[in-house]
Amino acid sequence: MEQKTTLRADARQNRERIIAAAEEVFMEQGNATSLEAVAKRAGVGIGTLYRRFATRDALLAATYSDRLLAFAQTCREGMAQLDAPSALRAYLEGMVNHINIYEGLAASIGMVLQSGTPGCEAVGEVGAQLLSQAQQCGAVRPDVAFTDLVHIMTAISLAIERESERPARIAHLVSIFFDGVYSR
Amino acid sequence: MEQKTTLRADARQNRERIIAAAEEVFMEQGNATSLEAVAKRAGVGIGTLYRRFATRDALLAATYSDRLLAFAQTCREGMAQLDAPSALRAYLEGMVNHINIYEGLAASIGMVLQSGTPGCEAVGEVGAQLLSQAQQCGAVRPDVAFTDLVHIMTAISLAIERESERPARIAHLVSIFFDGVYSR
DNA sequence: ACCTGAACACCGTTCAAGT
DNA sequence: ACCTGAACACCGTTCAAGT
Repeated sequence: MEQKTTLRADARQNRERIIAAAEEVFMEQGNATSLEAVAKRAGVGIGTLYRRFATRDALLAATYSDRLLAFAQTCREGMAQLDAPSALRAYLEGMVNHINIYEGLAASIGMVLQSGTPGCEAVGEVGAQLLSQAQQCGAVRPDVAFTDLVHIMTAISLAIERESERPARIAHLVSIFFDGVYSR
Repeated sequence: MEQKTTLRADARQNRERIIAAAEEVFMEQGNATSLEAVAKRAGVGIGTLYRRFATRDALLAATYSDRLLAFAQTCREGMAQLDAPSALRAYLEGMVNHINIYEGLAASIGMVLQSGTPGCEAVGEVGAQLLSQAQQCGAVRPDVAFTDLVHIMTAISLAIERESERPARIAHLVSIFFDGVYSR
């Protein structure tokens, strides 16, 4: 996902147009739309789209990157005043809540979160840091890895994709995840 | 998913052939195979397959039903001697472990578990019963519903689909789910 | 270097004709 | 009632020709 600086000016512009078009089309029609539609909206040939983004996932990851960057920024700003475990929980809930803006994103979110996109790197750093803090202060089990969090986020996003009252369900599942199913 | 008894003998046989063929093909090539391939293996026209199973999910649910029936039976036999919370945990782990025999099943397992298939009914009953028992003896939070379990099973199955060392990860995620992320 | 879009391949789905 | 498979529609992907 590295930015080739050798990219010719027109090529770079096409790349940005494709991402902008993809953003629009994914918002309207979800991740199941034809890539043809994205190319048409961007005003480029379908071949150009394939040249820039070898797979559908690559395009999705690139398109979603900006949103992840923004969320990572929000986290850094807003979570300083929370205690470590609350911040971690807020992070998880926030991530899952953000994942459903494109219909069908959830199915690819695991891939997206490993794509190496700037936004993906950013949320990864923030998440790992929040987890580590919560563990250092003794609140969270030491055998929980960041990949577990990714799994759980993927998991919850996918599981509640077609449910109604999503935020409530997300909060509930996150609560189960944090507190366990056992009575206290 | 009701069994029409008015089904003509040859039609019924075709139905069974299609299911048997689907079982084979799904095992070999996963849930992404063309339905054409299933029809060919079954020795019927593609139109016949569509007549019996209006959607891909319907075929998948029907094909998977037998396995779910068998698992429900195993549960009823083997879990009598476990205490209620352990039985519930074993049920969850068992389900998730069974879900990955067809590649790509996990993505549809939510749908499959709501298809009304005999096997689906069976595992639903067993699961609801185990949950209720674990709650009655005070071990499990009363605000956990059976649909939460379905979500979590879906969730874990999907999340670890392409991971290595699946059983270990499943056990770990189930453990997190039961015990929570907090240190004890 | 990069772009275009016609061409090819593949799959899902329907439906007229046949038994 | 049911089956068949050709026909249609749609999408992904490649690549020869063009700038």
